[in-house]
Amino acid sequence: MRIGELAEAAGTTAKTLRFYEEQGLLPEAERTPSGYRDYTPEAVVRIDFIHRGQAAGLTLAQVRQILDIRDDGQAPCGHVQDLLDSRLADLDEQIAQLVALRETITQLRDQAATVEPETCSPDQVCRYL
Amino acid sequence: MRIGELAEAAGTTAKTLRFYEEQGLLPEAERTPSGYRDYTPEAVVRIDFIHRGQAAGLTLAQVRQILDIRDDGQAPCGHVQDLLDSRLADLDEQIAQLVALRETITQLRDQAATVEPETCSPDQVCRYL
DNA sequence: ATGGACCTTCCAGTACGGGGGAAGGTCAAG
DNA sequence: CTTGACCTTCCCCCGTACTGGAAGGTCCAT
Repeated sequence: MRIGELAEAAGTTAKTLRFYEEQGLLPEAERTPSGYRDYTPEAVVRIDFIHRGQAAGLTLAQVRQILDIRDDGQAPCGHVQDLLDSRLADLDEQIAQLVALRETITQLRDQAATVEPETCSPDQVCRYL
Repeated sequence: MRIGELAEAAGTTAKTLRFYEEQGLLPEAERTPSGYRDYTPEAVVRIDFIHRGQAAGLTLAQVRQILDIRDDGQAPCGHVQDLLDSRLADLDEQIAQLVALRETITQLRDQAATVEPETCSPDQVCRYL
């Protein structure tokens, strides 16, 4: 199948598939005599996997690591666990930071809502920040 | 004071200050006869404000909006309130998404932790994803 | 043979907040 | 008078995951 068909079957664009190939996520495709990329239908499975990895918050570089291990004939289970664990730790930290930021902003906004604007002194930029 | 001194006093780098000037966050500095930027110590106040804005999760473009209003002689209070409100709404959505993602990943990792790696079939990339 | 839909490569740009480094000018100390 | 630290402008680079577009080749139907 041609790149456009594959893209539609996998729910993405031809442009993105060329990008994935360039990034090493897809193997270099076979070519027809005229130079068109020629894919087997199984390529959809790999692209779906990439999408699932992204849905799990992995970067393309991380998905590629898993794919490389698998392409090497090994089971990437251990590495996948590590990646998920570290993603989880990052996520916890990220969430904590956002919650703290939320707290800070809530306070700032509450101040901004109660103080009279007229009392702002002209020599500072903004009393709320 | 020269740009390096100001940078150190404000806890940033000369490079960043030139960048801020270019982005309109700092007014164009006075120059010495030889072309060096020459700042008054009050410049630190403005840079601190920029840092507080960033700490509140505002982008430099948003901080610049506030600064522009203030530089225009007005009190930016209303605009600051709007910015904080909208930042708060974004934050809530962002947190909700991360929490949902955390849930997904937790489930994936729990599966990855309980299944025997040996039972992975070689025809799929990874059974956990 | 011609039109349109598809494909190819390559180059550039998006948003964000800077950083790196070159080529050259300036200033103060020794 | 030279050395070293600082300054100037300039342009390109980082990561992330693409997207847009130009210039040209191919395939199929009419």
